[in-house]
Amino acid sequence: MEKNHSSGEWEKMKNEINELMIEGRDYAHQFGSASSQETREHLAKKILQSYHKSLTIMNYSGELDQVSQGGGSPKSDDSDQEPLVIKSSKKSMPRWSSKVRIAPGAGVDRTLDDGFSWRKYGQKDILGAKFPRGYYRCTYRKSQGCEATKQVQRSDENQMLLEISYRGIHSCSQAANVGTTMPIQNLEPNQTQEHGNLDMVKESVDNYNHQAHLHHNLHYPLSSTPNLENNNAYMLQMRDQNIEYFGSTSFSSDLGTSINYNFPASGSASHSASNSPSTVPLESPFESYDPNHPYGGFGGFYS
DNA sequence: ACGATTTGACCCGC
DNA sequence: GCGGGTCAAATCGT
Repeated sequence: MEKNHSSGEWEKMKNEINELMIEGRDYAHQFGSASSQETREHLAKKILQSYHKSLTIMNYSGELDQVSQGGGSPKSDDSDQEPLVIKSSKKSMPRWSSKVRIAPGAGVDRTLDDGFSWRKYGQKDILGAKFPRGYYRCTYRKSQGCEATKQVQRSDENQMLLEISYRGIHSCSQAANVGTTMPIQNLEPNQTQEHGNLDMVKESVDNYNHQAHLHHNLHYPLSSTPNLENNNAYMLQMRDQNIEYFGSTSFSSDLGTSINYNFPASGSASHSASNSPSTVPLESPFESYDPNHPYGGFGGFYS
């Protein structure tokens, strides 16, 4: 039995992530007792930064699996190699989840979307769960081969709580837009829509190291990094007015490791990045709470 | 007419 | 065999 890629490398990542998360937690603590607006802002940045970095690493590791192992399916085929299909096995995809709460007062008809357009492709009753789980994938899966997917499930007890788990990395052009539209409009020339994630991941990691020291007073530290962070759903959610970021995000890799974090976050970001750049407030997968429409979102398929 | 959603069937890993 | 995830035909909405 061997793991996907050098476990030493993974160990390193794991440690790094761990540190980052602890760091984030500390900031979150401070955030709670921070009095001045400035301090809070600063701390918020820090917190996001920690998460961002962690995710970047997670994503990076996910890609690593795919590339170096040409599929990353740990077992079942040891001598069987699919021709150059980087058909990322789901297992090796980066994955994280977060809880989102629908603000009671806010109109439920507002859109909560994480900036991407999703298409629902399935719904399933989950054992022990009161509500069904919705399965979504990126609208551009077919056209652009974007593999990102997510699952949305309403919490048993608290109907105002949604648990969303994301998988895979957005490689669609939308990824470039989301990441930049929302935080701040300072695109860099390198943000072409053509970049594949494999490159982006690495670049991102590198960039991050530079930019971590460079962000000035951008609204969000993440703004400067390309594509990748679009997967940072947690922050995308924070920006929404109707949904409060609930303060719990967990990342997990395939290697049986998972890290959970809870913190008292009060997302207060404002801007407006929705899937449709201009008009139609496309319903979000999360909030259709009609008896008829458990979730909005997308549904779709693939040959 | 076309794209999105619904929903039962199918597939696959445990 | 069971449960979770995906497919794809039918249906719905625009």
